[in-house]
Formats: sequence, structure tokens, C-alpha cells
Amino acid sequence: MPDDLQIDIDRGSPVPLYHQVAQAFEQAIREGRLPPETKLENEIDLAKRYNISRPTLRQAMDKLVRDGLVVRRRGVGTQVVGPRVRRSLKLSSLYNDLRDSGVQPTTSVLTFETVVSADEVADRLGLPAETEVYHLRRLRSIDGQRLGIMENYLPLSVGTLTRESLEQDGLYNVIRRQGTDFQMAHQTVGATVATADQAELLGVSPGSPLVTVQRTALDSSGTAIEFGDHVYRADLYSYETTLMNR
Amino acid sequence: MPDDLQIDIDRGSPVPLYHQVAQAFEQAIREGRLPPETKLENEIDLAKRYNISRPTLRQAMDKLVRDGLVVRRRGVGTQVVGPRVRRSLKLSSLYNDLRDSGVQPTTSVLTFETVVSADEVADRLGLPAETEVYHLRRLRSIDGQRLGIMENYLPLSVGTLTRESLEQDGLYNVIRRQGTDFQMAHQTVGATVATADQAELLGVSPGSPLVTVQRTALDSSGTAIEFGDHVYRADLYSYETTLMNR
DNA sequence: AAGTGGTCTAGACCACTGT
DNA sequence: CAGTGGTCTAGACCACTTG
Repeated sequence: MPDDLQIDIDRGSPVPLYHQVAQAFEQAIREGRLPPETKLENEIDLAKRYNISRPTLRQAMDKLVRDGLVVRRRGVGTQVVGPRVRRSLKLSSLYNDLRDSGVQPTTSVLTFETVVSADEVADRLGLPAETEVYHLRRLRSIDGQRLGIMENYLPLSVGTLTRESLEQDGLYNVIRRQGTDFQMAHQTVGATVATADQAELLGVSPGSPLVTVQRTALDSSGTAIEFGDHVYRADLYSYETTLMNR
Repeated sequence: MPDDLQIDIDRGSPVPLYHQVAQAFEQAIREGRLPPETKLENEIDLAKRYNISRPTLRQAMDKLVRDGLVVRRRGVGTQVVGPRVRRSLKLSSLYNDLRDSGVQPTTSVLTFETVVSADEVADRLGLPAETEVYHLRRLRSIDGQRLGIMENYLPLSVGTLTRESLEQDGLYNVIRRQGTDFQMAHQTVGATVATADQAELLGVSPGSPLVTVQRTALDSSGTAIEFGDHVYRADLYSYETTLMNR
């Protein structure tokens, strides 16, 4: 199965070559130009074809493997993974589906204040006990549908937050604009049932299932910049991941 | 902060060098020999120190970054990440904690049969409609505590499954022993509330929160080898991940 | 035996950060 | 400015799978 795949590489671009190549393959796969089961050319020929070195091409392939788009086997080759594993079950990923199709989620700020942090919050953020922190509580909706309640704690050092900026833009965008850059986060996903308060805010019956997400986010220096404790309606939200073996 | 870190590299070992190096660093970090915030030596000096090339050392560092143990910044250096983000909240990760501390989970097989697959199951496994597949339903417990109900569908081509082998060993171990190797999986994590049946099996009240996990697993040729639909008690189970930016 | 991906080397230049 | 990680090259040898 030969490749008539056209890839334009712009060596003047600030975008790394391996990223350009990976992106081109990803697009081709998602558009069906490289159907499932397709066997790709071997690494050496592909590298020649695109006039890049083999290590650079491999870096691109590594990315595709990590994203679950292709599978490699030593002695055999590289194959495009079937689409069924890239599809979501039931309407679970409505949230991502909608956002990816260009529908913007809206956010209303329920609470915006600074508080003296509880011990657990201070600990999570790596701050001394009883430090003052931002505390916010927001209701996220999509298309008029109430989706979840998000509660966040942030050190004052992230910069100036205002109710208005948070209504207009995502929390991370507001923070990024002030110079702190999100680097990684640790998340715990679980389940609970709606309390009376939560049920009323979300427009569901008390006792309805909710997905819980607790997240600590770090900036590029490894400093904690946010602790979030969120609940989402289980019928509208679920969490998807790809696991790799090694 | 200099490194008196001793790393023994065995060039005769079949274990790749980058893996040996990454593992040594990971162990040192987890044991506290490299405390949080510690700045590592630069890549070139580290490579010299361990007598490996810089690309090989970088491969090891990439692994540490992906696992959330260190953070790198261009122009600055590499730092060990604080431990608070590697710790789990509440007793949520009891399952992993227990397994990691050597307690073996036990499994009882509730149902073991072959059935003609429903359309959705066949689709998930990439099989023609109405193909015969294994169907199993198991109850997982830990320390006498009932933890979750696991329902799985597998193509007959994975090999011979028996009730006995499943009682004794994990499903994946049974499969692996027959030559098929797990390569990657796509997972969807959500929430629901216990039905009467589920509640009785798990020893909780109907309406209790449950964590749902749906998973499709692929072997190294990209063929689906398992579709699983599981529920776990939310008070005993949660799902943890690390997200990276890029 | 031929073909594949997996690992490794010894350089090079660049982009970014801090002083 | 010096020092760092980020990217890239052009090879080499090995381990594994398949015919």
C-alpha cells in the first residue's frame, strides 16, 4: 500500500519538522485518506521522501503512537489503527464533541472571593497554612444546557483575576495572559451523587450521578497554580483516555 | 545542587540504556534522594557522567517528564517536581495503593459463557455482526471488600479461556500467556448510580454512586482483543491521570 | 535471508532564559 | 553574555518478524 500522501514541509517555519510531519499524518488519518489497517512505508523510505533524517521522522511517529493513531511492530511495520477505538461510546463525550465542533461553552461566576485557605487546599497548592487564596465557583453550560459546577483555588501570585475576565474567557486563558504557563496537571476522576444544592444548580434530581474531577495544575517551574474540585452531570460528561503499554 | 547520584549502567543488559537511566532517576526521586525542587545537572554533563550520548540521556529525561516526575525549561534547566502532585487525594486510590503495597485483589467469576454478540459489542471489537464471543462477568474484591463488577467481551481468537484460569489470575495475564500482547487501550470513565442488582452484588445501597469504566484494548497488530464495561464503588475507586501540555 | 522498527552515537545549530 | 534545553543530521548496529 504505497503512499501518495502529499506533505508540504516548511523548513522556514518555527514549527518543528517532526510536528509538521505528525500533524500531516494525523490529518490524513482523521480524514480517511489513510484508512484503518493501512500499512505505512518503512521509516527510512519515509524519511527520504520528506527529506528529513530518520530520527526526526521517528519523533513524528512516536507522537502518532502516543496519540493512539498508529501501531508499530518491530520486524513488521507501522499500521493505521482502526477507527472504532477512536470513537466515543454513547453520547458520553458530548462536551468534547461540541467544543470540537466549534460550540463555545459559557461560564457564569457564582462565587468570586479571596479566602484564607483550609489546610487541605494550602497543602495541595504547596502554600503555608492559612494563606490567602482566590476562591471561585462557576457554573459551566453548553448550548443552554447546564453541564457542571467548578470550584477552584489559586494562589494570589497567579496575577489579578476579576469576575469579568472569568465570565468572558476560560480560567486558563486568563492566567496564561498574565504570563504563567500551564505545564502539567494531575487529575483524579470519580463519581458521586448530586446533593440538593448541586441538583438545583444543574437542573437534575437530587441523587443523580455526577462525575467528579479533582485537579492540581503546575506551571513550568513546577509550582502549583491551581487546585480544582469539579462535578459534572454524568449524562453529559465523561472522561476519555488512551493507555499505552510502556 | 550537584549530583552524587550513583547510577550503575549495564551495557550488556537487554534493558535499553535510556530505560536504565530513567528508572534510576525515578527510584532516586521516589526514595527522596533527589528531593523536590532539586535542580539536575545539565544534559551534556549528565550524559558525560554516565558515558552515554546526549540523545540517549534525553530519551530518559523525556520519560521522566511524561511520567510527571521532573519539569524542564529551555534556558533554565531540569527540576524535580514537588511530591504533593504525586500524592492521591482522600482514600480514593485505595485500589492502587493496596495493589502496590502487595495486597492481591481476588476475583470471582459470576458468568462465563460464549454468546452471539450484540451489534454494539461486535462493532467495538471490529467483528462481523452476530459473531460468537466470550462473555464474562466477574466480581472483584480486595481484602474481603467488594470493589466492582467487571463485564467483558472477547473474540474467541484470543485463545482458550476457562473459569478456573480466570479465578486464579487476571484476565490480561491469562491472555498474555497465550501469546497475544496488550498494546494500548481507549477508556471512557464516567459515573452512574447503583441498580438494585449492582447494589446487592457490591453490598451498598441502591442509588450509591459508581464509577463506570468502558475500555477497548488492542494487541500489537491493532486488533481489538477485549471490550470491557465495568462499574466500581465510588468510595473505593477513582481514576488518576497526569496531563501534559504538548 | 531480507526487511522492519529499536537503540545509540557524536556531533551541529538554534531559541530561550537568566545575568 | 553564557548556559540551558529543543531540534536536527547521517550514519551505525541490533532484535525481531516473516517468508
